[in-house]
Amino acid sequence: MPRWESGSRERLQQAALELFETRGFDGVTVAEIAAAAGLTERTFFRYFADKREVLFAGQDDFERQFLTALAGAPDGDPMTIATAALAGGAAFLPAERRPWSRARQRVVDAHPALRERELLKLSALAAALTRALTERGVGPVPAALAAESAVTVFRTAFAAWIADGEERPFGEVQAGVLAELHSLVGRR
Amino acid sequence: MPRWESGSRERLQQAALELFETRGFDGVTVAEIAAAAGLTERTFFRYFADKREVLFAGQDDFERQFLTALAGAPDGDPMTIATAALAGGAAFLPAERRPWSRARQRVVDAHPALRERELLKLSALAAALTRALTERGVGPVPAALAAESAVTVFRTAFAAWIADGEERPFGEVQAGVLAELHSLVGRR
DNA sequence: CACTCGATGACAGTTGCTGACATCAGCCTA
DNA sequence: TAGGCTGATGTCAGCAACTGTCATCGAGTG
Repeated sequence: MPRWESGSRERLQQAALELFETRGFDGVTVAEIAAAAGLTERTFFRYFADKREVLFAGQDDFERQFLTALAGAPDGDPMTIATAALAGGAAFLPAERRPWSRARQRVVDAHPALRERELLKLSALAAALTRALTERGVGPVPAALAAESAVTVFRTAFAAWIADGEERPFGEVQAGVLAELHSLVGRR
Repeated sequence: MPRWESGSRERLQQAALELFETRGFDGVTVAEIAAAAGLTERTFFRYFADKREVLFAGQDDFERQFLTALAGAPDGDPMTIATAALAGGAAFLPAERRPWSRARQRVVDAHPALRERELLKLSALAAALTRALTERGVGPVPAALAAESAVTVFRTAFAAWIADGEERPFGEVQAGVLAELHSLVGRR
């Protein structure tokens, strides 16, 4: 019999999301989240660097999906390689996850501090993609542009996928957004 | 004779930047910044919503420059309109400002909390451009893509303009980055 | 059985940030 | 010119986020 229930991290995450949904990010203290998970405030901070981070864990896996997809892409022009990474991200967003994503995003959108953190995570993803591209011999500016554009497509597609009434799977939405980007920027 | 020296806001900003440069963002307390400006901590928070914000004031003027440039652009495809906004931003970055921009960016890049705030500001800019485009009749997805792409060009150009050894004026750097984006994404 | 290890608790301390109220120079007005 | 108003600032108390440090204790290990 373990001295403590296992899965502390997951319990903290779930408790935090539920509390934030009902009372808002500012209306909940870390001590309350910890108590709801049967732990203390100090333990919360052993799992998460700060209060916001509890909503953004698992980002590493996410980033890795993009990177492995990119690594598996054949050589070609930078934008095509970056586009290949997008397919990896789609695996993270099956249809079952859409309701959860909607709920979570409502919480994030409701507080600038959480939007900040989300932007930082996406920026880190773009930086990782940029690095991977430069390591394949792409120049720094084209690498940055291709990576940022790919992340923009992902972000825009995610927003559309989350929107009320949208029913298509994520990959399909994302493909549509990507096509729009090409037709928009392709024009001279 | 005024009871207090005028320009409290500017004094706070300058004191903060100098202290952050030498001792790092975490190594300086708000009380110290205020004291260096001859004020109290409480007054600091009357000028700036939080400790980070002292480095990001004047963002409104910045955004307005982009928006007025966009408003003055003739109708056309969304990316061309968004591109016109970029010219407005360039006015904010004359050659004299480059050393200051370099110093400031070193401070911002050195701390994730400051990078977060910078990303939030750029995101707000993209949102404003998106709104302006939709108000001109552009659909939501194309508007978002064009606005985000324009901001990406600006951000990438800024990084290049700041880089060691770069001597060209901002507008020239930005034009080059924009051309690269077109050639990258334009390919099918 | 003693020993170590890892997850947790307990506790004190710093700092960011806020609300409430006081102060005081300069201006306006009667 | 007295008196009141205003706006910028100071003072103080307090909460909550976050950190360092040490204690606790169940579980595996030899």
